[in-house]
Amino acid sequence: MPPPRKPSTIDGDAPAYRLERQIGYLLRRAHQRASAIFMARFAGHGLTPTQFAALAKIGDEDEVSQNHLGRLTAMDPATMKGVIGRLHARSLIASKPDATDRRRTLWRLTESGAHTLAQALPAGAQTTEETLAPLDEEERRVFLELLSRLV
Amino acid sequence: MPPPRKPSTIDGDAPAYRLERQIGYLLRRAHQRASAIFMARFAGHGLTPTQFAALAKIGDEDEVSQNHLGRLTAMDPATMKGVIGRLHARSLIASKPDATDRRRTLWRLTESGAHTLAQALPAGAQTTEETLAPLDEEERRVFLELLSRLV
DNA sequence: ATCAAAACGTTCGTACACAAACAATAATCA
DNA sequence: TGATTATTGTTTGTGTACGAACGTTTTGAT
Repeated sequence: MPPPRKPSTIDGDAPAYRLERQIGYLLRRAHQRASAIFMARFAGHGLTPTQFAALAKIGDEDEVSQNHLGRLTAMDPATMKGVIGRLHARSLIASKPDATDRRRTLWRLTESGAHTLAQALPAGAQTTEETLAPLDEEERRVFLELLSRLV
Repeated sequence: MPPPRKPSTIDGDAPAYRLERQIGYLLRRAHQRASAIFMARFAGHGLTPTQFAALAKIGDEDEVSQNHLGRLTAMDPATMKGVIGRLHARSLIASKPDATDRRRTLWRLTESGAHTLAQALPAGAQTTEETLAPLDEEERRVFLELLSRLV
């Protein structure tokens, strides 16, 4: 006959809620690790992951409004404001008013910003490589495919 | 003969750095989505993902020091301090000094905290289900296995 | 027994992340 | 056209996340 159980446990000791099996928790930890690897690789460039994402997208778009850039890089307007402000304070980007929409501010790379982006780009590939190091080629492909469907 | 290329592009238009293919970016977005689902499911409980993680681990451990709890839930001491402070302010947890180590503070659930945790537990499973909804059974298994190796 | 190293918890500063509320401007549609 | 609705960008407040520096206490090595 089995021993009596505490209501909060499945068997004698194991907790009913296993934190280390929840995707939310695993995603938080994986993101923490990826960010740490990024920051180490980009230490010399002084760019955070979001700053680099914003810089790269502005480079792609040539000119882009603040909110639109936020949608392209998955940042809400309040977050975007801060990121833009820090890039602007370092003169990596410059703004001008949109000629046809007085609500908008258009942002583009400065010379310095384009140079910084070009210098930093190789570190992006290295970051991906190091982050995925625990997986082999086939596993990486599968993981990226599945992860893409969860965003 | 191919046309001249801008140094920042592989072909005519495609940028060299594709943000939406970087694991760091995808992990950030997946984590954002998982957090949003969590917050919606736990709205009635008033718990954030990290607060819930801390509460669940304290429940498992009965009594745990602040830094040790941080290691169990992947939060550094400074972050843990804030999370503990907010749970304590709501009287979900209580502290007492460690009898054998005067540096340590031991934390445990209060009656109210144990009740809140028990009430919230079902939402945890729902959060996992909804977050993984885009994947079928086999894909979920594979994804969790690979994600576990990236933390 | 002593001294150095490690661990505990705290504080400060910076950087995402997002809800909520807001004014200004633009788009839509009755 | 004129009123409603939506979008853009801003501000405030709360909550992670973490580096760096700090004082206290414990541990480890000599």
